[in-house]
Amino acid sequence: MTIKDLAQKTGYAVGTVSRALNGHPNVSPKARTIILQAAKESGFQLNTNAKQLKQTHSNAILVVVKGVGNELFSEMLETIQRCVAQTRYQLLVDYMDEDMSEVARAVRLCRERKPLGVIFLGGSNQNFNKDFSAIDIPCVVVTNNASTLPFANLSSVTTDDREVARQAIETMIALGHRRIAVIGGDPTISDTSRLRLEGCMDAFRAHGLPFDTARDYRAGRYSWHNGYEAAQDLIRSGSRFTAIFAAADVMAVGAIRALWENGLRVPRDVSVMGVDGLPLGSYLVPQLATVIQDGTALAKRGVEILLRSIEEGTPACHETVPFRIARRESLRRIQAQGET
Amino acid sequence: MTIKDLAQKTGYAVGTVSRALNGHPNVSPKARTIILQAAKESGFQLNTNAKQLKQTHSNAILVVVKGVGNELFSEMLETIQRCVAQTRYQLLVDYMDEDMSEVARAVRLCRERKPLGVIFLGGSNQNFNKDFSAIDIPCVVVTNNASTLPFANLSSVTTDDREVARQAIETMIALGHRRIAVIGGDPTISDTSRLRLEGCMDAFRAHGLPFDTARDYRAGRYSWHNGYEAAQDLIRSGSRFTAIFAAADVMAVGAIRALWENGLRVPRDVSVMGVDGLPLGSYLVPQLATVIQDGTALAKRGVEILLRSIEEGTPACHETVPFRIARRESLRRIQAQGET
DNA sequence: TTGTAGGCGTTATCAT
DNA sequence: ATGATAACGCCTACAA
Repeated sequence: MTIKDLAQKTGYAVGTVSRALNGHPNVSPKARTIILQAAKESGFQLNTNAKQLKQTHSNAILVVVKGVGNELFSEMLETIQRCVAQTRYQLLVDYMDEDMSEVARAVRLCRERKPLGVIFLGGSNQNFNKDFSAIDIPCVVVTNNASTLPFANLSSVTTDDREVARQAIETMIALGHRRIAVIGGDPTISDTSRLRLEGCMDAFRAHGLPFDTARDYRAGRYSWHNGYEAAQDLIRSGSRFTAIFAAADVMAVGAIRALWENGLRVPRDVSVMGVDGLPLGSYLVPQLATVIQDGTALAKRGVEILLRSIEEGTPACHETVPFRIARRESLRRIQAQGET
Repeated sequence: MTIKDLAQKTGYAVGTVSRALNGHPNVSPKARTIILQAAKESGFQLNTNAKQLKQTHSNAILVVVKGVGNELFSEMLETIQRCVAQTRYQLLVDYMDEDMSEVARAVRLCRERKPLGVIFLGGSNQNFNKDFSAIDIPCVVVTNNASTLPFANLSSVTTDDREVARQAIETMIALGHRRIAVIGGDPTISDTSRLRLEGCMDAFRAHGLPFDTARDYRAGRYSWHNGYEAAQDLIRSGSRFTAIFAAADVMAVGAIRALWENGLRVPRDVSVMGVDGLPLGSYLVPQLATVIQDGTALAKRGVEILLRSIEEGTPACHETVPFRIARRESLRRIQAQGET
């Protein structure tokens, strides 16, 4: 079933059929109706390959989602869809696994689909350094700060990760905690992890509290299991603490389990706080205190920045959106004890 | 930069260049070297659109994943990748949201990418009835029984959902529970939900236990929130029960929270069991009892069945793989009380 | 408003 | 082993 068949069937020429299908002007209402009708009832579908082979540009906005199963991304994607639906642009969503280069993928898709701009949901600066120069249309990375990257067409909108961690620690300190262990990602690999760790240290420093990474920090991938292991490791090391800050909710969940297995109750014996604001968190017992990233705001700003770039050629910018501290059941006020 | 340019540059004809680039036979080693070399140093990239437009078939196996964020699917996908990597086939993975027709998507991709076969991770029989007839290559649906569908090229490999539910209920009954509430999906919409509900009723019937769907069953989408709501609703209705069976782990988590908010502890006051075997389950407090679907086995059989279909033309088949009951902390033995 | 024809970059089918 | 050439399905001038 090609437009040729459709042409035959309706008695019109392929040119007319093509124009009707694409909503171009210069097609009589009658012809349009007939053709669209015929297309519908014969289940006709344009062949994207042929279409894009000929096309020099589309009116699509590409969204590359790196990290299937990331709830925050799902939420943001919904917002993006809502925002873009109100414009004349189409959305082209590409989900991909963690283990591929999102930039390489985008480069290929740009060649093949010729979008007007790209939104990256997640991404790592290394990949951008490596491959991004092949892309020359406006792009924006969401949840990952790209301000240090030397690309004039690459914007970013993020939560201030350093500040997130700092305020989380401040919150715990305000509740009387003095010895707070931290678990998170590998600061030498991930920018986000580094920033969150630095934020913690800012807070400790501001209060003159001791923090020794070797003693008080454990790193791993963001997963239930690594959170569990990190906490186990902290406990076994004999380190004393009244609270754990996990740089990701998933790790916090694993940590709570590890605490429990060692006879430590949350929040009775140890307070726990995560980061991300996973929906899951408010269904846990106890509800997980966390720093909620505003997915809606991130997504909205991302779209706005991209559209302005596309339409008005505004230069790249790097923004930050507010976040929210959610004090929840996993957090408890304690008597501040002198530090040891 | 097209193969024409490459041809010009190397002095060969486009046909030769194309063959060299694609590793086809009938190309002299010398020509191959020269052409590949030239391609490399000029950064040449084949235009996928043009390629796929012209190509009559590829050696790709298409995997359509419906339901981003489904951990079971992620696990299966890894297995599939491992299995296919050992063959001469390439994998083409397409993730999509819940709200699109996986079959319509597959139809389009088949037309455009010409794969040798398709693996569906998740899917609904309605969509198959509607659109599948346009696909004539071997396909296999995983986690969804397609044996009732009238397609000779469509296999399926599933966990026996009815049996899963039956055994889950049996497990609870064996622990002394007589009044078991059930929460799950809408049986009129989802086959899986219907089968799981039927499995429950099988078990109740076998033991002569009363089960009234209006009183003891609550339906919703598989989500934390709907699990929470379903349990709240059960509790508020005044219905008495000593256990809840949730047809999905995510619902079980929500249900546990709802119980807790109503002063009911798990497993002290109410036992809870889910289905799926989410990794999360073993990090919860209490660890969530569940029925573990064997993702690896599902995926492996899926690939095996598909490959045999492709290579040997074996007819479609419908298989089942074993599952495992995980008795965990959320389950408690109680004194069997007379039913009310 | 509609029809016709050329071409997008590639592969496939011939002939050489 | 290589070269020439016709498709693939669509879009887009341009002609009618």
